[in-house]
Amino acid sequence: MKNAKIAEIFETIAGLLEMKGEKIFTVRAYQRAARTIERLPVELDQLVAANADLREIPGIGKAISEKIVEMVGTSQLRYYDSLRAEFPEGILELMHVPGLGPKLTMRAWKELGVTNLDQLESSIHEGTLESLPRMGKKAAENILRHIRFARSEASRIPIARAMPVTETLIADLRAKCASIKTLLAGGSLRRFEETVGDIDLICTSTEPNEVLNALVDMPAVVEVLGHGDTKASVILEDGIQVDLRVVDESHLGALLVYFTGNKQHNIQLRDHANKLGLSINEYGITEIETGEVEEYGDEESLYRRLGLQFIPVELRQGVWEIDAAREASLPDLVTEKDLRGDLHLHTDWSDGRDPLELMVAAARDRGLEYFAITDHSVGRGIANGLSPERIRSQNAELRRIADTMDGPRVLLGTEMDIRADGSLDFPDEVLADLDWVVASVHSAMDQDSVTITERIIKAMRNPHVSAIGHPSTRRIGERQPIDADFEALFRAAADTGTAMEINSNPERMDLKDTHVYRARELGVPLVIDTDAHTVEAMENVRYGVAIARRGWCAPRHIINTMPSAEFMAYLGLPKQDRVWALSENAQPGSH
DNA sequence: GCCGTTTTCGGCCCGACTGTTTTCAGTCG
Repeated sequence: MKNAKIAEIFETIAGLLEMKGEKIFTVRAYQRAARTIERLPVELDQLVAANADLREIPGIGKAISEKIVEMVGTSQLRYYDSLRAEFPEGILELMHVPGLGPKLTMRAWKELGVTNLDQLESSIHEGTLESLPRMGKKAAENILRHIRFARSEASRIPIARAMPVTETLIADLRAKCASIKTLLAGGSLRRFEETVGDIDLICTSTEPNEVLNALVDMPAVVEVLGHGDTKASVILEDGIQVDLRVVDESHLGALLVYFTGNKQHNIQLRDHANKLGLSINEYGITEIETGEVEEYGDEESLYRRLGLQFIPVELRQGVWEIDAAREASLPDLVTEKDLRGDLHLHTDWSDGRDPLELMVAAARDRGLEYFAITDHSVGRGIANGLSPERIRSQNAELRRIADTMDGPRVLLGTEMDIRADGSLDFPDEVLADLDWVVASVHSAMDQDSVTITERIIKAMRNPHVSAIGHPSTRRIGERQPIDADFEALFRAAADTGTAMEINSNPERMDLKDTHVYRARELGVPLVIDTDAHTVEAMENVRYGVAIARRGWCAPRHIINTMPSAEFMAYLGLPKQDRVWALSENAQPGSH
């Protein structure tokens, strides 16, 4: 059984226990375990097979580790089965209706016999739901509106969709409200999660009401969920929820901390503060004994007050970053300005939009020291892939442009298909003339795990294949990743000296963060590319950098942070020796 | 259920908002 399934079962157990009225701390323990397992960089079944002690994982103790072992060994969990048997089928979808929590769900079931969405809807129309204690007409009507939401299985929004909406929203609010000092996205968007549940906006202003009113009055708002003195929640016409929180400038640091970390991070941070005799809220830190309140205008000083290193936003996931910050062992994460090259770019020779000259000029203007033009290979007929003849004429053209240009080093490259049988789209003699070869899977993505894993490893064994492009081939919210054994891929990549790409396209974000984390631990050479098909798409590098940071990568883990001369020397080495060259100064951390 | 430079037992994050109530329970993030 895989981590995702195990996490889902613990999440369900938490929900059922909550309805049952179990101690809230037991519920939270299961929730915490679910979150941790979701983000674990290794599969639990492999840990169990290796006889590892699962209780070393934070939030996992005796009871939960025993349940994991049972699930891995027998593909089921007796405790879970018997717990589910106590509830009618479909009751969980009731609890997931916004506004219906565990208490109301239980009362609706026990007192009204409501066990699914249809019956809930009828009970509201018939007026029975509002007869429950502490319910009323208005509360019932609110729930009715939210049933529609629950039915549509309100899925999380890909960051590629949420980011432009947010940027427009911020620009609009700024234009309307002169009182705004700071306005930026918090929450999962600021942490660069691949999907977001809603858009959290953090604001400081001398006139909170001006900003809150401006949000609820925006034409794109179809529903106001809440509107108070410091916060407002709305739903936009495209179904995205926006939460806005406004405080005074003097509280900005505390608000940023409060509104950026995920739930687990915030809980652990406040727990850590409590042990120091301090209490954190969105306005500052309170000395519990004296009641004295300290204000924080920036995040750095707040973390410092807690005896912690500053924790970069991408790491605030409630895993082990607070422990690392206490020991001052957080890595010095890679930044956008550490990157000196982009090794995956397309032009209108294949399926890019812009001509070679424009892409080359844009790469130069971005200050890159080196870059590779990597149009598709002939097998991508639909993408106008290049034949060996065309790739030769493109390279002649590229050399001509490079000669007239002062500055960056231009690498001759390709993004070549790995065919279904693991053979490559170009013969070795064509590849031998190229400086940089990205090999990618673009077809037969539904092969079984063994087949597709061997297929990619076979490509890695070719001495000319420099990197594997967008290794999982997923498109967030649209296409599932291939069913490869990534642990095996990473070991093969480290073994053969093949780089694994961190593709910055926000629809891909591939490798993803937890894979990057594991690949780094195994000493895999990593390369951050944009895979830009237009000049503008080179901006996407920020997404790639964010994934690397979420995988705890320092510059030394990313090969295109090397200066040009060093990078060319690296490429000049036989592949096997490249790993060695990188790992010489690489010290993959214990975390 | 987990966990320990205050604990192997007794704690466990914190506040805003709503709709129902006349002081607060439930939900949410």
